[in-house]
Amino acid sequence: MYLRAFSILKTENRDTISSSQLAERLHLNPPQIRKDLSYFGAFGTRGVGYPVASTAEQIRSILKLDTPQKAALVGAGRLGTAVAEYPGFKVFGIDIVAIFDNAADKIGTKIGTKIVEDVSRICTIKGAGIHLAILAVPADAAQSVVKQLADCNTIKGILNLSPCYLTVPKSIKVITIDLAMELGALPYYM
Amino acid sequence: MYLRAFSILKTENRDTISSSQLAERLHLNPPQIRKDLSYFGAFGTRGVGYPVASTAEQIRSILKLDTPQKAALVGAGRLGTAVAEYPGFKVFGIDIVAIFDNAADKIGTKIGTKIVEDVSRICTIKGAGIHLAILAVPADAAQSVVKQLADCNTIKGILNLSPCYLTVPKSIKVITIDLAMELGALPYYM
DNA sequence: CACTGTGAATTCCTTCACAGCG
DNA sequence: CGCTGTGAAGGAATTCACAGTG
Repeated sequence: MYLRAFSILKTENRDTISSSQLAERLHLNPPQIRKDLSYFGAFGTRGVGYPVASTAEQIRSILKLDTPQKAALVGAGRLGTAVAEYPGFKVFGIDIVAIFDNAADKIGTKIGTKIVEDVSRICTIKGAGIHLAILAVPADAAQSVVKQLADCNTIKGILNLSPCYLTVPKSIKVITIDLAMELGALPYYM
Repeated sequence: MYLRAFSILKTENRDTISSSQLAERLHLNPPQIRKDLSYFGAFGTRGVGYPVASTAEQIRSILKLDTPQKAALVGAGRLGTAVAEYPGFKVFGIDIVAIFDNAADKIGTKIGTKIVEDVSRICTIKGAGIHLAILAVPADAAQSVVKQLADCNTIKGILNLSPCYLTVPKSIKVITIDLAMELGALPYYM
């Protein structure tokens, strides 16, 4: 969240920002921001605030996003296609370099510049330096794809867009986003 | 999260589930589940567990999802289209009944059974009993769309899929999902 | 007997207040 | 003087342990 905020500030050519100014943007309070940033080190200048450019770079390096990360996308349905073409990953230095699907009519087609490959060829990511995967497959296929990804022994993080809980080896970190669930939470607040 | 879990259990024809069994599925621990559910009332039977069907219905009613909710989608790009056709909202009783965009080449086209309308006609949701909106527009357009939605005075919840912070009247609850940010968090854990 | 429901204990996170520094 | 960095205080969430019950 902070990396995105500081990246945006950079495009606005801001030199510095104080915790209270940043708090207003992020809808947080100033001490929270100072605490958070201080956990990772002392980035700010007293009396001035946080230097935008260097803080962005420091956070980027802490998050291991200073070297570009390659990701594999599994699932070339509507959601997968949207994700493949989504420009927002660039800010975080993440590149989707391979796309897999199991539907015969999708394999071989192009999404942007990438060709959709057969999901059975998933192990080809082994030598490609890909440690991230995005899952955009139906819920009932998710666990079996995870198994295949885990068997490659190179995937260390999975962004799961299916509404299901995955069982993975401890060496893999999973983040699940269930769009419907998030939307479903809203009526409670109304 | 619990509603989804109990809904799935229902499709599996399970009659009851204990907190420890549910904990295993959700990767939580049993006391957490009992605490959470007990905040909303006493659903379980001692010695047996939670009755799947009735607990599902109780949670559904607490979340205000027992009466079907209508939602408007703004943005008919790739992500918007994927969301419009996403079947997962059904479990939560949410229906996307209107789609808006500002691109002339999209207005009038059909996505599924719905016709994409001009975003300037957004106020037509007023009489339609729509209190939810999903934002799938570029970040730089998000705030102005929010303004239009707020001016309708009927929207009470927004699911924002753009990577930006929105300023809204206090009467509107916003949940923001930034796919890139979530993916960007993974390398830190690897 | 197995499992829920819940006060109490613990742990974690947030907020505060102010010392310290450019 | 203004704003960061941080120990201390306060508040919230999680975990524990066990009483209570079908």
